[in-house]
Amino acid sequence: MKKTSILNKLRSSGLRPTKQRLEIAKFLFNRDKTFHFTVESLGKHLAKKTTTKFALATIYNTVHAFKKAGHLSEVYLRGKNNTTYFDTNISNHHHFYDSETSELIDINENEIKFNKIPKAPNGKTIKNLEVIINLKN
Amino acid sequence: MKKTSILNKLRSSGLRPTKQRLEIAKFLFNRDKTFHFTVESLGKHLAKKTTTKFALATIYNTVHAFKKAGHLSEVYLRGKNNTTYFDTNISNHHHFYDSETSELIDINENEIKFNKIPKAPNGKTIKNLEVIINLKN
DNA sequence: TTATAGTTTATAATAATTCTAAAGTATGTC
DNA sequence: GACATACTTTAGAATTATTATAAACTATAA
Repeated sequence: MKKTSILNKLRSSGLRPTKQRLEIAKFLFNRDKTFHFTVESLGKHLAKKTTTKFALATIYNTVHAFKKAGHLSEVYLRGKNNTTYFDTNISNHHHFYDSETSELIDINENEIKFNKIPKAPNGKTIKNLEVIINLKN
Repeated sequence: MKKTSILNKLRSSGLRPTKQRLEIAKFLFNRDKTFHFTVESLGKHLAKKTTTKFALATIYNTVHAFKKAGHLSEVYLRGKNNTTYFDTNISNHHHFYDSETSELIDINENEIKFNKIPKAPNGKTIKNLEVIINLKN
């Protein structure tokens, strides 16, 4: 993804392209494979890869802004550590979770097919459906 | 579930039947339907229903002991609030999650059937598979 | 270039959870 | 039943993830 592309991505979501957001966006979106991270791990990576300074609050703000803008998805999963995972893959998909390594692996939506799904309770609708396959060795 | 049954349940898991554990066990397991709770909500319920005093740490300890002994399962889900849910239903099953009300609803294992499941990555095995169906209004 | 609204930052505040050390209690043994 | 011992509970401190705050900074549009 090119710089202009990232700029547009930010602008189109109403996010001003600040130095920090550009660095974070470059880091998150300039990659081929999807990327799973926690705010903490993202902070560490950024500290290593860039010379820009990032307050932790900025990373939280930016990640949440990206999530709100639909550029990141949150993985509803609670691992060993008590942190929230984010995912640069925003298409509908599922996950393997390896609790040994705290590692998430994407599963394409079409890798899982359902034969039977219950209908939502009274007055509710299904927003989405998330499968987590826990792994062991 | 009778008192002796709960006593046995504790003993068989190597847990000494203390006053606190008995109260907690009675509260959790003397019911027909499965029960979903957080440590906080459990603490509040206990405070209302009993005259016994419970330190928060005791509730954490006891709930984790029950989980370890296989009498409770943990629902790996992160709601609005940042808390962990536990479930008195320890059979394999799935959940609806209503983020409006932070409410969990059990789905029997046989309510969901799969046509296709990916195979686990190199050297890993599938431990279990958890479906969360998020609801909206 | 300037005013404004949006951002970053350091720090404080909150909230869930775990740790700790002391006081209390269940249990097997005599 | 009384004792010693190992396991528990407790209150409060400590830790950790996250959010709030208020002041300094910056992108942007006129």
